[in-house]
Amino acid sequence: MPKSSPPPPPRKPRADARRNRERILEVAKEVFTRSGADSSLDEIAKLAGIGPGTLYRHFPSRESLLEGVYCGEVEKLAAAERRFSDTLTPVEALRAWMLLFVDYIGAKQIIAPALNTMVGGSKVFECARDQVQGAIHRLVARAIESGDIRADLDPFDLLRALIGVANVASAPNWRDSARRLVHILIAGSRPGA
Amino acid sequence: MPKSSPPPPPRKPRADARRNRERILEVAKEVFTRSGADSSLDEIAKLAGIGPGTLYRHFPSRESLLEGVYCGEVEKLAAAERRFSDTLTPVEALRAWMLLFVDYIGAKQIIAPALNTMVGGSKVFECARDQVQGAIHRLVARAIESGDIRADLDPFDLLRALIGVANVASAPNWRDSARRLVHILIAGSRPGA
Amino acid sequence: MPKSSPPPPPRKPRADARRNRERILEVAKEVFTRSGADSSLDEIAKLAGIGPGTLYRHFPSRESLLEGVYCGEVEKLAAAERRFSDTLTPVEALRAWMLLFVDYIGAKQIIAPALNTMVGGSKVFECARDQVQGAIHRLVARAIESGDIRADLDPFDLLRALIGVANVASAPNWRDSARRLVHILIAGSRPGA
Amino acid sequence: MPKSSPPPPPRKPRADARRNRERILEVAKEVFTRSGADSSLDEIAKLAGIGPGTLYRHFPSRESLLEGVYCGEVEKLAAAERRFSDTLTPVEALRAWMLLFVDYIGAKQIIAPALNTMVGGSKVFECARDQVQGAIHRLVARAIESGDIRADLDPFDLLRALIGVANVASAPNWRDSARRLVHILIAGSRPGA
DNA sequence: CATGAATGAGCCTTCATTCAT
DNA sequence: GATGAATGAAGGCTCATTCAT
Repeated sequence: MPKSSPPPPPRKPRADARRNRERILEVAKEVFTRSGADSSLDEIAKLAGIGPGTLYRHFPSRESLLEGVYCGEVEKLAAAERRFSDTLTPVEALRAWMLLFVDYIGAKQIIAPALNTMVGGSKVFECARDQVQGAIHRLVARAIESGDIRADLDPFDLLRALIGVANVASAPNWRDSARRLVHILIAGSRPGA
Repeated sequence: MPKSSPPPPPRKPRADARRNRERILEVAKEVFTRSGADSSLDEIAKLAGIGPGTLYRHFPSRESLLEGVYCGEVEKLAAAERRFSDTLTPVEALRAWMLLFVDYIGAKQIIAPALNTMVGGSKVFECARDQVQGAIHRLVARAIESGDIRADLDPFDLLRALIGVANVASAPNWRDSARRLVHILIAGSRPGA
Repeated sequence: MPKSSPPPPPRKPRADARRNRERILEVAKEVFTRSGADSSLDEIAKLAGIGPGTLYRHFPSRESLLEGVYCGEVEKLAAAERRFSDTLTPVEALRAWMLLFVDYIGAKQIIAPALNTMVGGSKVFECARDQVQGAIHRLVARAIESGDIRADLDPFDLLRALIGVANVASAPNWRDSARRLVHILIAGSRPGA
Repeated sequence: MPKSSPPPPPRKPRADARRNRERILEVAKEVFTRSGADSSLDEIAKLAGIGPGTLYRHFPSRESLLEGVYCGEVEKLAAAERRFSDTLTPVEALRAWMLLFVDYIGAKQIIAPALNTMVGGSKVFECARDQVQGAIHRLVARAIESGDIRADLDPFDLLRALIGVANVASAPNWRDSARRLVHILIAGSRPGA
């Protein structure tokens, strides 16, 4: 088949760049999960099949890479918030989301620095922080409106407690402990309590 | 009993060794608090005015130094447990101890690895872990006996939540949040909740 | 086939890398000879005008550097074997090669670990070992065929003796001693002896 | 109980010192054999149950310790020389001593630096060097007188070859190789050869 | 004399970062 | 844009040596 029109300038490098970015994030999540937030960036680059310079171009700092990795991860938590809010009573939506948070964070072994900044004012992890903070904020607000939760409850208090569990997710029976904690927290947040 | 004999000449090298050890712990706590558990051991040695070999002689590994630093710190928590148990009702003793924990940990900025092992089975920080675990265990047991706390409450659940707060003690208003969390946790742990 | 296209521009960094490698080997041979196989790698890097990381990139272990240094050296011995085999009677070829070995090793001050592995089964210095072992093996085989050397002579026996001399090449009159030894070894290896 | 007579100055330290010296030599030989001539002196001191300062007093340098260790070892070689000279023909005494040397050195794994200085002019290992050099010197002299060995044979040549074998005593079949080498060397040293 | 705590130079190695190609 | 060689500061750690007791 003859091509009559001049070929468009190849967009390939752009595609390569995007593909590289994805691959970096993929590998970085794996390595961070396995070896902690202090993992060697060179190792990540090597596993991603790129040179250190390329990694550097995409993520000029370790923190920007951490942010890149975990920002996408928490999107699912944000989505779940909307879903639960649509289908459950306010307090049960809150409970379901907290249980999901525990499961999700624990399973993904999201690392401590990323977690801690979720309740901090740090500029890094801005995206992850905003999503998580927004979700619990809305869930709590709704539960307060419905009268199931004390009006003076600060959503961050719950978040901090959740993060505490996540930080020790490696302990043997952390998951059951975490689930019990969610119920305790909600029970302790009811108006009468 | 009066001592007639002249006091033995003070053994200086032994004194030096002890002084060095104290100085190391002092400096190490400060540096760990400022720069985290990955701080340079050489820097600690330099600040303590000793060579790296001397640091190494006293604490052959980073973990042994961490343990040395924080083991003594938690002794005061253990002591407080006994005091509170003697003077307060069970549930108030528990509450008081949890509040103290929050204050103490937050003020001292005890670092995450030391905290996390408090609920883990790790061999390091054995001393700190045992003291803290023992304290909350006894406090909860008493409160359960008195009927103020649900019989199926696992003390570790509370500990995990407390640690979560401690891990983010750098956030601006963490202290108030932490105190509120203590009340929530206790309220959620009452039999009726 | 003529190439009409212009030659590709020379890739400079590759040239730098090669130059560095050569310079490292050069310096390393000198330092190893002067200060033994335990010389400081940092010193070698410094003398080569590179950082320690660069040395590490080229030779990730001390042994790989030793191998790099001495592998090239013994190539000349292998070449001499071929030359002597073509121009001399078998036994004189063997004698000539042994004398050259003595001269060469002694002059180059090839260090003990490199020498010793020539008769060992070690994986390091594989290249040097194979070349030297192959050479003496072939020379002895030819001399046996010609009837000038006892059929049951193990070439390694000669090699070990040669190495013994090389190991003490720093002694004042080692060279004459070594040459006499070669004649003794050959005389002792004749069929009648 | 009052002491009327002045207590005699305790001679104990002198005995302790001698005992320490023996213990050091014992341990040092073991460690040098196991871990080479670069073994940690501190380790030797620790295994000997003494402080590093005490080791330092007895042997102010690594070389003096090596000398102390191996000087005693070669005494048995010197004794064997006298025995063989009394009971064997000159050439067989020489052969027997060379075979013993090979066995002894190999079994004891006397380390390279100690060996090499046996034929060097070094001041260290003076004692070991003198004993070994004296022994082979006398054995060769007798064999020359008896007409079994060429008059122009330099005993050091034989020694160098023997040392070569010893230096590779770790190779799998070094012992047989070494024994064959002894026979070759003697055969090559006969007048007719 | 023995002790062993202290010293501190120096070793090997890692790694974020730069930059020539 | 991608590459990966080079860099060099810094880290942990070892160890011969000194010296107060």
